Amino acid sequence: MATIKEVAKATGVSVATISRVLNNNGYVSEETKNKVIEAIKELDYRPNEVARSLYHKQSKTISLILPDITNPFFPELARGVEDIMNDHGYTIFLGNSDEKANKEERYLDMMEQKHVDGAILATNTLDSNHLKTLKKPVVIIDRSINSDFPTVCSENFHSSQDAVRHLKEVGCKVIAHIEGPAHITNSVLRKNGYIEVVKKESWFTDEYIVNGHYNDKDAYQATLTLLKNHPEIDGIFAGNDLMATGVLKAARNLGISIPEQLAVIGFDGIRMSEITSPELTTMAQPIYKMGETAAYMLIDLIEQRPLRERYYKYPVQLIKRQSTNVQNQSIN
Amino acid sequence: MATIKEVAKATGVSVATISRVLNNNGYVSEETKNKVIEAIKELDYRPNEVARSLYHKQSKTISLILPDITNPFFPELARGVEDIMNDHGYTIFLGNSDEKANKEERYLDMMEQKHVDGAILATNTLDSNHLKTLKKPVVIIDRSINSDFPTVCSENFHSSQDAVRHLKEVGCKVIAHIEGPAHITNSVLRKNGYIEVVKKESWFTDEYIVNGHYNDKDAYQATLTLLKNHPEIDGIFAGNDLMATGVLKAARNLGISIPEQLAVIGFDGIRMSEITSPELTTMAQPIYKMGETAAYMLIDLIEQRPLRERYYKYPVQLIKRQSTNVQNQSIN
DNA sequence: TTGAAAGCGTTACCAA
DNA sequence: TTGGTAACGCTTTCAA
Repeated sequence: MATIKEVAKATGVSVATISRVLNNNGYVSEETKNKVIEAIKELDYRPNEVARSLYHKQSKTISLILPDITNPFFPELARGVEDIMNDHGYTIFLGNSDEKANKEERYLDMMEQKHVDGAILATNTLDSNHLKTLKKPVVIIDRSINSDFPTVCSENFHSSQDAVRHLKEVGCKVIAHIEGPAHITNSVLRKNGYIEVVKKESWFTDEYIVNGHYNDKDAYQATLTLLKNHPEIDGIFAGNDLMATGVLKAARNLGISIPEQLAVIGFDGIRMSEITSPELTTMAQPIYKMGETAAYMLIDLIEQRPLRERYYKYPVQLIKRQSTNVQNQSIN
Repeated sequence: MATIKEVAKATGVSVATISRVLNNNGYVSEETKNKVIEAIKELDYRPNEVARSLYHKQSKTISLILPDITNPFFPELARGVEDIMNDHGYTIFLGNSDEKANKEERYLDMMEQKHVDGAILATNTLDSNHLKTLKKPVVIIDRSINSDFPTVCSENFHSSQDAVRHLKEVGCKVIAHIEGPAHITNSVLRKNGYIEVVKKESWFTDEYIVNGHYNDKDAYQATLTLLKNHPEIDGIFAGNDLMATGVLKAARNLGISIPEQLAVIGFDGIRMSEITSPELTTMAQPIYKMGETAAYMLIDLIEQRPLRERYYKYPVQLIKRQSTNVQNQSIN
């Protein structure tokens, strides 16, 4: 790859001049400008971004740290981030943290060393003090650690109440909850939303809450046990769609028909919720849009523009599908 | 962030010495070494990777260019790549090409400018000449453009024959195929595998091949029309699992029971195939492993070690599940 | 065993 | 309107 020096030599001008036409600043005559452009084409010269980064101490690069790209929630989010970042000339480093603090720290270290301009984190195992030592802007997505950081999330607590109420509306009498990990804030909020609605019911006991760790396999096992012990359950609110698919599978294996004997609602609105059978009713977050918003915020932060909002909490939409489409549903 | 100069000043030695202890080469006395290490800790110094890259002309960074991370095949692949790369100290740039040549080219340009050490591409819209002008190593994954490039893929042609034969074994008499895009090599190979097995059948006409463009929605529509026009079809081989879910949905909406009236087999072995209802029989590629292998190859290439193999073609495994589990199945 | 200095490819300041 | 040059933070060669 040609360097600026070679272009200078080819044109017979100094590197300073080349730099000027490259960056379109400073005076340079039409004539030499044309010569330079010519030479650049001729040599297929493109500036070395590494050298530029060294000088400017910024790299047009951001980090996106997710728990696990393999979890179907995250690709949609990542795509939202990537599309916007790409439009604005940024490239993105991808890292999977597996919710492990040491992996997150490694990525954060890396990002400092590689002079990444900022980061979008979907994580909350890191303590916010460590994060504050970073001098680069950070946007938290999907989870909220701390109101000190710009954040994009959605309404978990109230939406979960809506989910449970929907189950009631379609006639469910005894509603269970498959909860996610206790260390993830949105998981706790969803559980609390559930509890808020059912806590005064005479039937309620916390045996109706079991842990599915936000994945389908654990949710499947947990549901199997739950339904065997509690045949009276006729509605389940799963903390995310992935776990809801586990619920669907468990019910099927137990010969329980959905939605007739058991109505099921998930949370997230991942695409997969459309392809299950029966199709899954879910509380849909605007996943792609959340990615986009986080990207826009981070760009504003990096480019030192004031933020319109520091905290986005998106509404969540109930999407009614077959898994709660009970025949004798109360009018609604 | 502290620089090497500040460490030098704090220790009272020259930057050259600091560099020596950092890289563990050249002579340096135990005593000064300890002092330096002390100071590094004190100042929380970590070398600036950008400066290092500028000198070494390599960056411990690779690009991973995929059609679309949102397609459930790719996250598993990406995860395989990322895990290995991460273990070896590389960070990865992620890019979605949407199968568009101009997007791919942009990423490739970017990678040259940012001095990326190499790339893993899941793409074939790029002509190989452009790729050859890159002086950085490239590994092709999932698709094979050209035998000039190191490649990781799986056995598409013969496995597709196996898929169709499986359908025959479970008693299907008239088998259709939902094909993928004509410009994707593995899609064509899968179709050809199907044709190879059925071309001599008296019933065969190419009306039994319809295009689902490797996505569920198009496959859904295509299957709807197909089954309406051809009620005699009792087996479908879908070119990938995503399209197979579309087939499942179409059959369900037409009141066709699976597998009794229609047996369905997919291709890929993505996780989603386990959660459909009925569960999907599929030809499973070792997706994660393919990602790992591509990563290992690229690292060898970058670090100038000879490649054990330049071309990996992994076997594909038939996973029998409910969607082809016909009762009166011939013994097998 | 250590230090000085050139060089990696840019940019931007100051002079001309 | 242009050029020379220091600087960005590091590595490595050469000399001491």
